[in-house]
Amino acid sequence: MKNITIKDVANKAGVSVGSVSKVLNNKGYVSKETREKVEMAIEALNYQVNAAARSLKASRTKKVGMLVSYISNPYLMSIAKTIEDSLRELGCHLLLMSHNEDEATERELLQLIMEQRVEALVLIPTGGNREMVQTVINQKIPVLLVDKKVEGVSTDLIVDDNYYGSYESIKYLSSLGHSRIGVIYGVTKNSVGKERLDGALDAIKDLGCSLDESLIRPGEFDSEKAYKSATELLLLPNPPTAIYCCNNTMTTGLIKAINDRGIKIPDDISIITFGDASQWELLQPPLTLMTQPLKRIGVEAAILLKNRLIMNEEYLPKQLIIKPELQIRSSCASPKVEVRD
Amino acid sequence: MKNITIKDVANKAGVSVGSVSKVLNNKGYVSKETREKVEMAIEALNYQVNAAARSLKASRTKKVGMLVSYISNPYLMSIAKTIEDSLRELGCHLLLMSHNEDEATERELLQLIMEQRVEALVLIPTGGNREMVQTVINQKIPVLLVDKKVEGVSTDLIVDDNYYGSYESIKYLSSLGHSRIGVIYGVTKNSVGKERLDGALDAIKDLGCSLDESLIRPGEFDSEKAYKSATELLLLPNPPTAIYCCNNTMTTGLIKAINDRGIKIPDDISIITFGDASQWELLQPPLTLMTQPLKRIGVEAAILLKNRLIMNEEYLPKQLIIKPELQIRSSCASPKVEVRD
DNA sequence: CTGAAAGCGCTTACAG
DNA sequence: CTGAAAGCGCTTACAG
Repeated sequence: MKNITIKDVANKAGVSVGSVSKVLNNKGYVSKETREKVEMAIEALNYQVNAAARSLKASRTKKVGMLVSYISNPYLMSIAKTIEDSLRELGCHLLLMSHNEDEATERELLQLIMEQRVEALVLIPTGGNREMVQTVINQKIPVLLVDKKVEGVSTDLIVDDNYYGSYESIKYLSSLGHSRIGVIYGVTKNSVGKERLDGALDAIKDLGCSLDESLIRPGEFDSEKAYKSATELLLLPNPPTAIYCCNNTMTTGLIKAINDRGIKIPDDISIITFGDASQWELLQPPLTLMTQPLKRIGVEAAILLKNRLIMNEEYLPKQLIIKPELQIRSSCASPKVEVRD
Repeated sequence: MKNITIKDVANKAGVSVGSVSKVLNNKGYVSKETREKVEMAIEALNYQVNAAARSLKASRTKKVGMLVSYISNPYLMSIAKTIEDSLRELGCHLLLMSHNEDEATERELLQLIMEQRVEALVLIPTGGNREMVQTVINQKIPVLLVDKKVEGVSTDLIVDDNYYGSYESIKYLSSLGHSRIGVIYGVTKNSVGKERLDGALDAIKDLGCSLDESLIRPGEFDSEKAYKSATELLLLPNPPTAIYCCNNTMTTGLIKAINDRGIKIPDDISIITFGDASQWELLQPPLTLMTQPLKRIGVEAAILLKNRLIMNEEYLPKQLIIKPELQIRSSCASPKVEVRD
């Protein structure tokens, strides 16, 4: 049982393959009569064009690659969704894959993406594989970096202003009167993790908060590691009156740690987190946080892509650094007791 | 600036394209010397094979399609991730798209998927488009339905036992002494929504709970609709002592409604939900629920796909109906007051 | 308006 | 072990 080809359709309809191609693509002159014969033949044979053959000839694949860290990350998928919808309007579709923050996997998939001749690539990079990313760009494939930079690569970019978001988070806590502020930070060899930590540290210094190093603990962007660090913070002889947590995954661990010890937010401790997640609104009290404007990032990404795809414009990288906004809910209050440094 | 082709590599290396193809595919005899020359030329020219041309000739695309309802649904993406990882081992990759529960979009994308000549399709269907789904199967593309059936189509299938899960949820509430049980149900023209409602209704009848129809309210698998229905339930002159909510999205609305009215779980009302979500564990109290065994569904799906892909076995549809399990946490208690029916 | 023909970039027998 | 040639299923000028 071989595949039905355009030739079979042509035979059945009693016309040339050229004519079939024309009705398939709605292009060039075809008589109404021919068109009808062809359409009937297509129907009768249940013919489907072969996308590979088509794009080989037309050298347009109508595919856009998107390579993310984790396919199960709702933050990224919300961006992916906006992009997918926008691409659909352009008649393109998404080739979506994930590298799970593994550089070898990322390299392999970048290779695959080039082989697939995607017309553009949206990349949430591991941060490594600089040369490979540059190779993609050299192939004249527009690359849009989202969420994270790749050091030394100049291309379209949309990222949060991580430093700013962290700085403002600490500033807010400080404005409520906190000076012993705990920080649970992420992976610092990652630009996102580093910028968020730096922002927090600088704010702590600038605003005259406690410089006690035992207040600054690693969570590695991992829920369980954060649980451990959070527990350590809570057990400190002189514990912090507020904790700033650098991302959602870690905040899950933090909340568990607080719940497990029966500590009350915000009476016993104030909490602020970097990143939106629907569940933070459901907690009692709902969490105060530094938002990532997902909708905006998705929309901006879609616009950028569309421009690259349609306009085929000369390559002047656009860099968008989006400031997160403080969303005040009820997980922060002024500290009850004055605490010595 | 045209693309580099196998011909360019052959010229540069001073060999035939046939030989280049052999080293590319590690297949057939090539002398070490030739191989080296070719590899150097590939390197020098930065050559990437053209996947379209390759699959046109080899008539193997190494692509598996996955069409889901929502790309941003963590439940589905967790399944997608397991499948993607497993596919990678087979040298295949995922073409992931979403139809947003819109039948026209689903039809369009099924068309696209056939054109792409995927080697298999994982489909979370809208439930409609029966003929189109059948067409895909007729093209000898193995189709695996996940989460939901398509009436009248016989193919591989992995679904939750929705009826059972609902029935057991009510049974659990009844065993705690509840007899006025509220139900917030989903879209009933959808098999999942219908089965869950039926299971709950039958259990209510079988176990002698209140048949008061005002206790059974629609949420349409939507958070805000569920919020409205939940509020109505809570405001009833004789409100339910427990509520069973048929999916996570609606549970979000339910929890908000309960929080907004300052009602305490489980003291004032018991809550049970169908479906896992990491956030339910973080609530105070953590929610009791009927689990969907995501890992298991993902793994089973991956196994099924692998068999279809590798074995190319004769088409005997496998149907897996997976029983969810009750996960007891702290959101259910016995009713405080005896309530008249 | 229609058909014959070239060619997209590969792979695969087949001769040598 | 190597190369020349056919052909995968399309699209696109080009003649007619």
